[in-house]
Amino acid sequence: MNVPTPKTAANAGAAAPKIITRFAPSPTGLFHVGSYRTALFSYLYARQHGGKFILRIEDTDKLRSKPEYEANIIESLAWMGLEYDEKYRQSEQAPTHRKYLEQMIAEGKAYVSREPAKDKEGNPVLDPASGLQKINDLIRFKNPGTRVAFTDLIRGTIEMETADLKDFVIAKNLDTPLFHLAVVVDDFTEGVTHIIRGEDHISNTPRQILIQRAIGAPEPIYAHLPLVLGEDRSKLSKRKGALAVTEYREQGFLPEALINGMALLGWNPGTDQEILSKTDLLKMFDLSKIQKGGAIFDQKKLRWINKEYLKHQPISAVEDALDVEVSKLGTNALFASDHLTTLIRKLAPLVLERIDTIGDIKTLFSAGEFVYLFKRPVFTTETIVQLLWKDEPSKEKTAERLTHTIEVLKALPDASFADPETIKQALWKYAEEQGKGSVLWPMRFALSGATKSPDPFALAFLLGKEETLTRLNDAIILLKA
RNA sequence: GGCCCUAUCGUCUAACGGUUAGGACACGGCCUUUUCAAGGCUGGAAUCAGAGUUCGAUUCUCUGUAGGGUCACCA
Repeated sequence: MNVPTPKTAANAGAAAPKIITRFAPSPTGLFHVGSYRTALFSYLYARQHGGKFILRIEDTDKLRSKPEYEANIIESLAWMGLEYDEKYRQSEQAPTHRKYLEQMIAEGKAYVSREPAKDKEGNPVLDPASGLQKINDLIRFKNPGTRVAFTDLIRGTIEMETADLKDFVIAKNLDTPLFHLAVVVDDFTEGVTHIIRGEDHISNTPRQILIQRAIGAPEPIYAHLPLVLGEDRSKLSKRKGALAVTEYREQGFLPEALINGMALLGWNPGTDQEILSKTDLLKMFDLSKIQKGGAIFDQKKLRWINKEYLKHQPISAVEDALDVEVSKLGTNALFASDHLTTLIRKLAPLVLERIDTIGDIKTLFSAGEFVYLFKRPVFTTETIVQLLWKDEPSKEKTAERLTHTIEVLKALPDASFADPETIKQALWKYAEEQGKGSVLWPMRFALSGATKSPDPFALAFLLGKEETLTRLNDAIILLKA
């Protein structure tokens, strides 16, 4: 068995934990945000009560379970900081499952049933060897057909008639248990006290309770979470745009933001506070205040949350991403490497202003934003026209103003270029006299070659004195040509 | 279709049976501004419908409607 040392000290030295929750995903696909929220709530509940949080990989479906998906679950959980105290793999519990199966058969609570094999669509399966219809021995649960009621922490009492469930199949054979049997036996043997899972399991609960009673297991406390929905209000799935947790990581989302965003789906602290750290959640989370209806996951709000966290991140995160993008620009980059480092450091705060996630930096660069800082803009006959301010279409006048701009900047000591505000002050009076747009627009366009960019003073500050003067000069030459 | 769950702005949600039904995201407008962002101010926007209980229903009850879940030799 695979039982790592408990990673928290929550119950060190204390009596046996009273509350045990579990997260039980099947490794049949990438771990997406819907499952992730279930894990988060189970985790929070266990930690809040000094209990234990168990990860159980439900890999009894040998055909669909893949090791890479299991790895993805573990990787995602680790990235999100949801540390578990114990880990089980359901397939490794087969002897225990067999034991209870045998016991139930011996007690007449289950029986072996010889039936024609069926595939997923319910069509008969042929035996490849004989060509005849294949026959399987299945193990069916002897359904007492009683009415089952259970209490749900979120929904109150739920009652269901179990007779129409018939004698459902609980195992393909003694060594191949199916979902319901495996879940009940594992929750029992692992001592799970609180089952926190998705609403889609509500209708599974009565048959699992039936099995509990048959093997003499106590009934755990249930909490069925509302579903996380796709845009079409149906259960979130991969094909409906559900992203894997690892994909959010690749897009540059922060784990804190994802935790925060997920927690707010179906739950709120009862105050207007929306930015909530894991510590806040541990303090404020309350299972009984969870919403009953499903919730659509709003990507835009997640981006906003991420931005809030990004503001408080060390700026080096932005600088590192800029490094990567700039190095992709290749050999055309204008500056020597030490100047490049300075430029990136100056640029980072400006970039931070216009991104929600670190991944947006890549998007910005792909769209050509900021690229002009590292490569001189190339003017064409069309773009040259844009050097001219809309209220001042005269090339001569514009060239004249640029010339004056150069003179002012040239007169400025190098140190003044360390601050955009100083550059602004130097030019402001002249700009106001001439009409701001007719001075500032050509200057900005000459420096960036773009219709959209930070203001000209910021550009001059970023580029430095020498490069700024070069570009302004180039523009004048162009205008005169 | 049977069974089950759910129902407040476009979205996430708040509101001991008494509120001008509040907030956030998104959206619009204005301000600031040479452009684009950012920022500030501001606007529009909801109790699914119908009965009942009550002096009074978003809130309690019932019915209807709508949406969702589930009905495997998947989990």
